[in-house]
Amino acid sequence: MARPLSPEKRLALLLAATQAVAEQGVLASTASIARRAEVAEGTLFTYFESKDVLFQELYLHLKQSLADRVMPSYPHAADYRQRMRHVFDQYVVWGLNNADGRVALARLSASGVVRDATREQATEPFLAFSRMMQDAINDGVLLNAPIAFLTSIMERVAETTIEYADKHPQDAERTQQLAFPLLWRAISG
Amino acid sequence: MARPLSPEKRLALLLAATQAVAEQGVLASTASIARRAEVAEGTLFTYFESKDVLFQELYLHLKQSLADRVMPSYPHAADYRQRMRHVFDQYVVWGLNNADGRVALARLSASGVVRDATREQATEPFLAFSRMMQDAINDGVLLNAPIAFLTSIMERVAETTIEYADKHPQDAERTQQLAFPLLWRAISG
Amino acid sequence: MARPLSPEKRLALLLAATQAVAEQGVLASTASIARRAEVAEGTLFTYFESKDVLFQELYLHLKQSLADRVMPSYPHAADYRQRMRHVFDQYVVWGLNNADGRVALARLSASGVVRDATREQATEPFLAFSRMMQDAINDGVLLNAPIAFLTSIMERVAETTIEYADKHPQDAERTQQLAFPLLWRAISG
Amino acid sequence: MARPLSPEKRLALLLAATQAVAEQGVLASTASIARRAEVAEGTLFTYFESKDVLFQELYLHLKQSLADRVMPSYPHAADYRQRMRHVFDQYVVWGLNNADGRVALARLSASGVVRDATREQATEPFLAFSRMMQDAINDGVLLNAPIAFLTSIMERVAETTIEYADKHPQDAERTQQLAFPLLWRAISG
DNA sequence: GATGAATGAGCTTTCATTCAT
DNA sequence: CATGAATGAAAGCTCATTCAT
Repeated sequence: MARPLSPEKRLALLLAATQAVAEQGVLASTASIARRAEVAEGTLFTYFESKDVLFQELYLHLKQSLADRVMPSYPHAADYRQRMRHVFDQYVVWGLNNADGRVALARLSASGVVRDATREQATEPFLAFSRMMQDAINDGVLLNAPIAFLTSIMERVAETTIEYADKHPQDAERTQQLAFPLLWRAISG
Repeated sequence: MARPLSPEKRLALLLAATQAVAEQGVLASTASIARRAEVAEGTLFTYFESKDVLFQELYLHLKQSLADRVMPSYPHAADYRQRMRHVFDQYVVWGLNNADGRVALARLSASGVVRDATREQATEPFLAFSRMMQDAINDGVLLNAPIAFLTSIMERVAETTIEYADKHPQDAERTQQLAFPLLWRAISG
Repeated sequence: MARPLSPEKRLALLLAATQAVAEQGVLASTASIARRAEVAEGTLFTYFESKDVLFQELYLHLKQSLADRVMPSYPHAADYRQRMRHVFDQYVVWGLNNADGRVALARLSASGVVRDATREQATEPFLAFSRMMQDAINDGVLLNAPIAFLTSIMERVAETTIEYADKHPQDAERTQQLAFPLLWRAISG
Repeated sequence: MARPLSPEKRLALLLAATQAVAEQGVLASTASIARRAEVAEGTLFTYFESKDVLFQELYLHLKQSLADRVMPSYPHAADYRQRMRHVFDQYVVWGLNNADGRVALARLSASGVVRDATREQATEPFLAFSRMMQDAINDGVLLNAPIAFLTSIMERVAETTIEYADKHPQDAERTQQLAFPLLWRAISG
């Protein structure tokens, strides 16, 4: 994949795609994405080989955006509960601050266009977190359950929290304070 | 009345739509659905006014199918934990026995085509369960949290369980036995 | 063509077709015509072999309806001018009293669906009038021009009068009084 | 600008539409029009937003084509009769030289697809002629009748002349010589 | 490299007509 | 005979992608 001339245009296309997918799902047309990015229809295809490729890269981009919120401040030295809490809280913060990104990610994920290889690749930035999960299971701090299952539970609880807080802003605070203890009771050993 | 609308054909169309949506999401063409149902393209539209209407009715049909598994055997007289366990377990059983239905429901739900009124309507068959949740909160058996939030958590844990069991059959048994206690720890007061 | 069981249904269909064609032209669907006639979709086809046949018969029916207004009271013994005036005036009266019929006839006529044989057949009820035109030309009372041309002029002036009176009701009276003298000056020898 | 919209292609589409509408009326398919214009089906829609828009523009195009025949040579300084004769004669010439255009215009006009605003807009190129009509009425040269009525009469007589000359070529000359005096007797004061 | 006109396959939907009831 | 469900061939229109400019 050649280095495209303008990273700005690439980003503008990914941002436009995020909004378009958040609003219209994967039926959003490449033309509408290009228009939103203020770029010609054909230009989209010099940055992304096809619509499918655009969507794989959009998925990676959104997951990376989440990782960028969660991982740089990851407290490698804190205890398991605090590390988990950090990840959970930052996930929720990211979701509340990136409504389009979160919805786009959910739609993309449920649409069936994201390939397994892409999903795999998207886990990389979260490696430190995965390792922590495995250690916590080994140390008996977390439930002796498949790591993928526990991770999935964490993600789903976070998503539910974000969605609920988004839909019922007056309960947002209370729900956020409830959410992590709820998760921790669920998955701690 | 010449030839009455055939409930079998209607069902065949809903089943075909379930499979098609499970495989291809909402981009599944009406032509492919009709073909799968072994019915002419036009016939689909004598049973469902439009693709949109088909999808609303498919959503209701799938939710009803879930309710039919969960509610008839609902133990109205059992204690809260047992009633909750019943619903959760039956949900999981339904999901494992209806892979297409579950995936179709998830894709439909995330695609944005399901209208709020349809979602609302789909909750009706679960009324006894909703009432139980409210009572359990009032009695302090469940966490003092918004009922919609707790319900959502339950659904997400059930879905995660199904998905995980589906993808890793060798861990299925163990995961299922883990899942309800995990949920109950999470949401009980 | 077998005598259909119910002349009422046949008439109801022709009336419904008149309204439908007046409103939507020849694109009016057979289903909409049947619905308007309060008859099943298939019934239309027991009275008229096809949509095309329905339109041919509708054309004849409307022309006959015009003839029924014009010819029974035709003053065979009056002078040329009076006979012509009678036909012209009754034409206009029919048009003003049968807005749907007039518009349907015009749309049908301009649509290209009416076959020449049908047009030919529709002139029959007006034979006495045609003969009078020919006699008047021979006697030098009318312009020495092809009879079809003069007839066409008469029809177009009548139609223009009707349309104008319909669209500008406040000028209707004045226009009607203007119209026949205008026509007579045009075509008298 | 990549490849500019091609006026030739636009014209080819309008010409193709003219022929198609002349032959088949407004039921002519966009596919058949595109094929006739030797252009892809989708291309039609880059030049005309929809079939409806194509028809509005086709109406304007045909009226403009008529105006282009009639108006550039309009004898502004001649007397009323001569100016009227000019318009009438040129109208007939245009009709005889543009069989498809004339028929298409008539079918379009009678089909009900042409909107009032479009009709209104189409009168613009004939403004000088309209003003002359009004002046002639004021000066008592034309009948004291609504201008729209007189204009309509003129058009109808012209159309009848064209149609008759077209259908009976051997009478064409004679009919054309008859036609204007006939019109002038009809509408002069 | 950027542009957007051109392409044609594919989409949802309509509709004249048939025929089982 | 009346009914209206069933049919499948169009119809109008959209859209990912290509490529001349």
